Amino acid sequence: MLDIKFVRENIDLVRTKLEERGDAVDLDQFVAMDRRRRDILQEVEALRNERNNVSKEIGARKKSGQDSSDLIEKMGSVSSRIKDLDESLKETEALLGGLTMTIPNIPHASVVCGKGDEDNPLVRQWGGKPTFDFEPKAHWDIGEDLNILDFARGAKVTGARFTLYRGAGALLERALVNFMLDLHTTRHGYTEVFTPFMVNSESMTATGQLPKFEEDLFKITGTDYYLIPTAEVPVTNIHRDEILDEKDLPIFYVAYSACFRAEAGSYGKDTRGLIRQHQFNKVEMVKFTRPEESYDELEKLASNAEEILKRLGIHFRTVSLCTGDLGFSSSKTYDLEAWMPGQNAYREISSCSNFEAFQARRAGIRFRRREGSKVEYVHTLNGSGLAVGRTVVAILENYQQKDGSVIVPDALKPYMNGVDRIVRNK
RNA sequence: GGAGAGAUGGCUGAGUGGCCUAAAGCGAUCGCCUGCUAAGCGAUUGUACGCCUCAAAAGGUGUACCGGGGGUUCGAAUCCCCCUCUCUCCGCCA
Repeated sequence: MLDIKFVRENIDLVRTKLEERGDAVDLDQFVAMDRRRRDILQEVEALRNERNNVSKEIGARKKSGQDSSDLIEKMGSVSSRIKDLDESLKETEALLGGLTMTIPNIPHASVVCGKGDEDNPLVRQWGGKPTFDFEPKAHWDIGEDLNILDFARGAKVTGARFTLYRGAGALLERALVNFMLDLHTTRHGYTEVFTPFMVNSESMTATGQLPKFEEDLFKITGTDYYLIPTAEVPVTNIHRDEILDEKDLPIFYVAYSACFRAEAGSYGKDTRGLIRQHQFNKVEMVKFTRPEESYDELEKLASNAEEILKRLGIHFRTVSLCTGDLGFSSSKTYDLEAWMPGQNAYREISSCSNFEAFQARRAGIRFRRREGSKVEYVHTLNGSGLAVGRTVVAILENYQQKDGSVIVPDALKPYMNGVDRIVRNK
């Protein structure tokens, strides 16, 4: 959420910035509710002050044996007025809170204005498209031909958008998770954490999935728990409602988790293969930083994700999301798009974002620069490093051979139990 | 799933309706003292929101906060109700 005082004092700037995102936000109602809240607050607090003083007087009189029935009668009506005001204050704050929680973040000044992904500027690219002396296949065909991906049985066991991995396919998925975690922990300075895969609604609200995007989530019936759509949620919430020491910043975490997405509204999109699943694996990097260093850390975060693709030898490009394509909570986002020859397309494989204080404010994650100084909100960042299922897709499609086998990239060989080429077994 | 005990400030822990502006201790910060260190002495000590002064930093002032929500009362950390979490024991279990 945005700083209410900042919105109050910079209403036109906020309006302009939000319009660039293409979001319609009722800022007039926000201003009115904010005004109303402060008016009520002033009145009710003055009454409380009176009541506190008079109650003290009643206590004093009682002790000295004096009568105080006149004061008690007077305070009776003051108390009922306080009760009424509290009621309307609560209503107003609920309205204001609801509005505040649905206003998206303001894009950073370096983010270009645009409508959708076609306007995202290219930041850099690495490697080149591999050439084939045969027609490269899509990963769903490669995977079924090698008997390592079983879409039909995944659908039988659960339903559409669930996949069974078998043999070297399952091994490849697991190898990638370990390869990514090891690189980020030993080379990039991240601390590995392993979190719950379900979180409560408070955590979902803190990172921005709730209240606006509930339809994208799986909820556990009869509880307040949701399946996580990304490890960003539990990992960012590790420090919810905490005041951190400046000396502990920045904090870098990396986590493997399964991710669960309802994919409401994506019917008919990417129905074949591993690209869009209800359940997928991801290694996620999360940072907590001081405000002045968060944009440097965003660059490092993106390069940490890119390093995985470089080591795997997969051609990719990095784009900067334009205002119209930016996620709800983000101020600036880089998407890494890996080349997928079987689909003749670049596909998103990582998304690295700086949320500035947007999540920290919702989550109450603060720090203190030195003893006695005021607390400030940290900046939070996160990025995939990487989406594992999509990395499997990239490896299968980029390393496929004419005979249908798939060569294992060198960087992954130490994790593959001696398998350096995936061939059909049985 | 059953039974019981708990939740108070950075930490430990007292507090069963008004002298709570939450005792005391520990820690931390600053100062004094002192060859050094330790000890000792003194002071300070949270968060949020509103209002005022203000360019800002900062200051002043008010309100709220003793796990969360409701209630009783002129007045609630304290009494009542509901919920959450933690711990112990029993049951079940990878």
